[in-house]
Amino acid sequence: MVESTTTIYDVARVAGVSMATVSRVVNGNANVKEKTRQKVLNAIAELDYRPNAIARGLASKRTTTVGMVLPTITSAYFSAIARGVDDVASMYNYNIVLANSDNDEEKEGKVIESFLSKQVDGIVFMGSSLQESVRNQLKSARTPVVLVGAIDGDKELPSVNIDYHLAAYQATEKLVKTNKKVAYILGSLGDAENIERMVGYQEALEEAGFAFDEDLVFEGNYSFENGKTLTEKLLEKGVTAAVVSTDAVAVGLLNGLLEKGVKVPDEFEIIAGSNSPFTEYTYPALTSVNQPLYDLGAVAMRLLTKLMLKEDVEETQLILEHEIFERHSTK
Amino acid sequence: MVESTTTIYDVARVAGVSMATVSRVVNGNANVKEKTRQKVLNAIAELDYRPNAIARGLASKRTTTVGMVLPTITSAYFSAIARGVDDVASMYNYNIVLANSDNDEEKEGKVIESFLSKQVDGIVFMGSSLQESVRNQLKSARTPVVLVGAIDGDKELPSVNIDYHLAAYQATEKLVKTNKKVAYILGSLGDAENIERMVGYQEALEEAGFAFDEDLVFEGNYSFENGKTLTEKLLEKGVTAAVVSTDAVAVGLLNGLLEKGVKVPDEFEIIAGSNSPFTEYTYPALTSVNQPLYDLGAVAMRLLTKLMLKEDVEETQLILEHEIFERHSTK
DNA sequence: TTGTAGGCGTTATCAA
DNA sequence: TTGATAACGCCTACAA
Repeated sequence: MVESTTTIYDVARVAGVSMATVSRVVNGNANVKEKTRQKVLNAIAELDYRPNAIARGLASKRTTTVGMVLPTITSAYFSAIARGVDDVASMYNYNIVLANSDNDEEKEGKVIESFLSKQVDGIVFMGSSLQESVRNQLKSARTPVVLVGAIDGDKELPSVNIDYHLAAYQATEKLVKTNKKVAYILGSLGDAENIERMVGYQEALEEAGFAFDEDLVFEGNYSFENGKTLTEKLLEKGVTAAVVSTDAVAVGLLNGLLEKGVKVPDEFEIIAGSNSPFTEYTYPALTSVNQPLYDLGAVAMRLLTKLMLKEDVEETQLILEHEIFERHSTK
Repeated sequence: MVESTTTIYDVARVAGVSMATVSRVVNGNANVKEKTRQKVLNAIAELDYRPNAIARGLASKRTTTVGMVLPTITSAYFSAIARGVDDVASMYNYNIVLANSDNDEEKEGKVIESFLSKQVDGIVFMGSSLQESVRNQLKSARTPVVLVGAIDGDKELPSVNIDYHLAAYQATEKLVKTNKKVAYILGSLGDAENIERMVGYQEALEEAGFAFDEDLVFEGNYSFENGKTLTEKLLEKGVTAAVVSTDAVAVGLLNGLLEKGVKVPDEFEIIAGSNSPFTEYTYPALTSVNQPLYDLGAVAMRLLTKLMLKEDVEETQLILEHEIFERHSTK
């Protein structure tokens, strides 16, 4: 079996037609006589012909490829979203090019450049924060972009999110019924979504008649270790409940508490922020805000397909429903 | 700002040189006078020129893109490997095209076809099992392939793995010192690597003077729920320790035990199989075989770069070192 | 050191 | 219903 690439010309020759005709049958163009189509199909099978997507991309200016940038694929949160993106993408015959950015502005810029140079038809962008430079880069690209789990302050870029404000409000509201000191642990306040959460937290507090205390808000990074470290501080301040927006941090906190012999939920209640799988793996399992991670990705990709195909889209700022899964870290 | 694509010709015109020269500076060819180079660079900056990777790919027959197929990116095990792959890939300026196969033979076949049609320069393949059809497809491709965490029985395809046999042996050996009935829970025995594990388990058992009992080997799927369900069966048979090759299953088992009030490790010992992050998140944290997941991916991708660049490679069957992390689910 | 010209494998526009 | 024949944007001998 000689292995030099077989082209559309080879097929045309074997089938005894012109390459234009071969192109037509490959692309499902109706204007081909059935008999001719069969001849071509046979030739294709015989030669084991496989269209060259690169050449096709050059000629058609469509690559059926979309770029996906996320902080890191090892995060349960982002990988769940990514799965939703990929499923819908393959449903529409797109391939996903993956890039880990580590939330690093420079890396983000680079991978977006690289995506554009590879002529992706669209970009799905996830990132806990959206830097100014990146936002501009995205906005000036003539390629459709959809943000997931990230908010563009000006709401210019299409995006898919949950209502962070409401989720924070509800979680806090729940804890404040049985606790006097409820802490909130979130990511950087540089991110629009975390600001929203803060406000929700604050509102629930005040409605319940508690004063907002800045000292009970913790900006954390995203690690398990970080959660563990926080334990002592919380205990010192007399905190007896916490809403934790990052799951890994919530698990860390839980472990910290268990190690100190603090009983959960009897002596300390926890609500985690996004219901990634391991909130269910802990013992006790964590009550948590159930973000529809997979759906966020799926809906984002669906929206992107519309944008890429220039279909009409009514609304580009999508909010998906969340709920609170009660498990065993709350009373 | 008019937004029609600017090509190498535009740059050539503005710089007052031929397009060949532009191509040279873009590709870092040394044969360009410094002064000319500067003119070109300026023109590039002025026009905000970005080379079209698709056209480049067509002309050069290299896309600097590699395909990666894995069962599902939501698995902590595979996503850790994927991260290693991606890091090394971007180090060598390759992009990763991602595809989830769900271990489904048909999907695997399809995505590999799609990768080949997109002219990827190489393929990284992960999958708990390697079906005959897929193996043949991979072998007959004129594109380099590297397997990760998957064994080709004939050892024809390059691969990167740990020594599953040894790992199973060591884990069993450890448990058998303090337990009379040690179970082994693994994935499908249709996979070469699981056969290896079985043998390791059996050897350790026999060396310790215990008879191998088929009844203590459990073929499980890969879910948390599955682990939980297994609890009762294990207890019924009087098992007091288990090696569990899939982490999620191990965590499920742990939870099942805790729910029944069985003390870990005092009354039951567990060793998990791959040290994905959440083995550390449980309470007690799970002792586990530490597979160097990130490295598996990184090494695989590094090997693939050599294959793609047709460099000499001494050995294509790579085995990485593992160890056993003692945490708190063993005595 | 630089330029010319012929591909690379398709798609797409016109004619026929 | 089919077939020529330009693009598409770049790389790469080969010449100059």
